[in-house]
Amino acid sequence: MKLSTKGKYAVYAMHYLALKNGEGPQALKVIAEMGVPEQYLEQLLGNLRRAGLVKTVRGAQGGYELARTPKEITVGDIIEATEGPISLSECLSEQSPCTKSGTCAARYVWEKITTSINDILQGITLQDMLEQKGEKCSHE
Amino acid sequence: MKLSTKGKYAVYAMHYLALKNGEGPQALKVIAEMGVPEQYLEQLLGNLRRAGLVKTVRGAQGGYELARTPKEITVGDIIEATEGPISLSECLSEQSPCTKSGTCAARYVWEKITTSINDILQGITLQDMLEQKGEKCSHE
DNA sequence: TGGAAACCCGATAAAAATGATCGGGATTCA
DNA sequence: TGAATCCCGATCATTTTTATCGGGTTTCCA
Repeated sequence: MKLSTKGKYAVYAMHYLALKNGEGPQALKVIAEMGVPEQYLEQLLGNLRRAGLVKTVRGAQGGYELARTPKEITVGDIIEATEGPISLSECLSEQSPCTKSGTCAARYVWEKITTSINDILQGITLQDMLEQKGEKCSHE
Repeated sequence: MKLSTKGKYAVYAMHYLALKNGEGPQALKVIAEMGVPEQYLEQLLGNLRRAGLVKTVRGAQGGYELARTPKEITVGDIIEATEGPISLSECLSEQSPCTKSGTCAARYVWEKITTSINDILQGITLQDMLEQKGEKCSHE
């Protein structure tokens, strides 16, 4: 079970935009300097735009900027926009129901897990990430 | 972001074994009746065995049974055994650290998410699933 | 004691998802 | 007008997931 780099890239990009919030549009080229293939990131930013999380300014001196304040954008929003809704299996959505013994109990647990994960992701905003900034980098 | 069917199959199979706990080994053929390709499930059960979650009886009349009580086996155990540890990106484990601005704040959030998800998965046991059994099936 | 029932296992194939690239188009600023 | 920049569908490459194959070993039991 893993979050693909797609989500990671998108969160990084959004965090960057949050840092630069209010400073006008940021060009793709600049955002991609964190180490993402430009054209790949472009796709992801397209998803984020269509989800209403960023807005764009086209033409020279154009770029991307947050469509809402950092407080109003959650990690869950970002991941859902780029990776699609979190879902753990098909049985959740549509499937001839409960024909097999025990299946339904498993399904219940599935739903609980899905909900819990969503709650976590929805509970972290870009603002939270900005406030994290001051802390020591535990890597060094 | 999704939990692959691998994990789903494994949880279903373990739930089945929990239902049959104490009734002797259950044959692969029977477990697979819930709708999983037998040989695929066999691989998964192999992982579960190597992780110490099930034990097997070989030979005729053999099969699989839980290696511990349902209370001592969590959904997290099962998923980790079949899908490997939950990890959201590489930066978590090893990577030249924090060279890009903002990266580290994102990393912190990443770790928090990973930890939270693990907590949820570790918080649900097979016993919990068994006790769920009585509830109405919301599918119908 | 032999055969059937059952698990074990490495290899490989097929399918799907992910990651990345391409090439051209549209918009806007200076 | 031309450079900067976003837009977008298509396609390719890689990796992961899912599934199958073919043979092996162990054990029961008649």
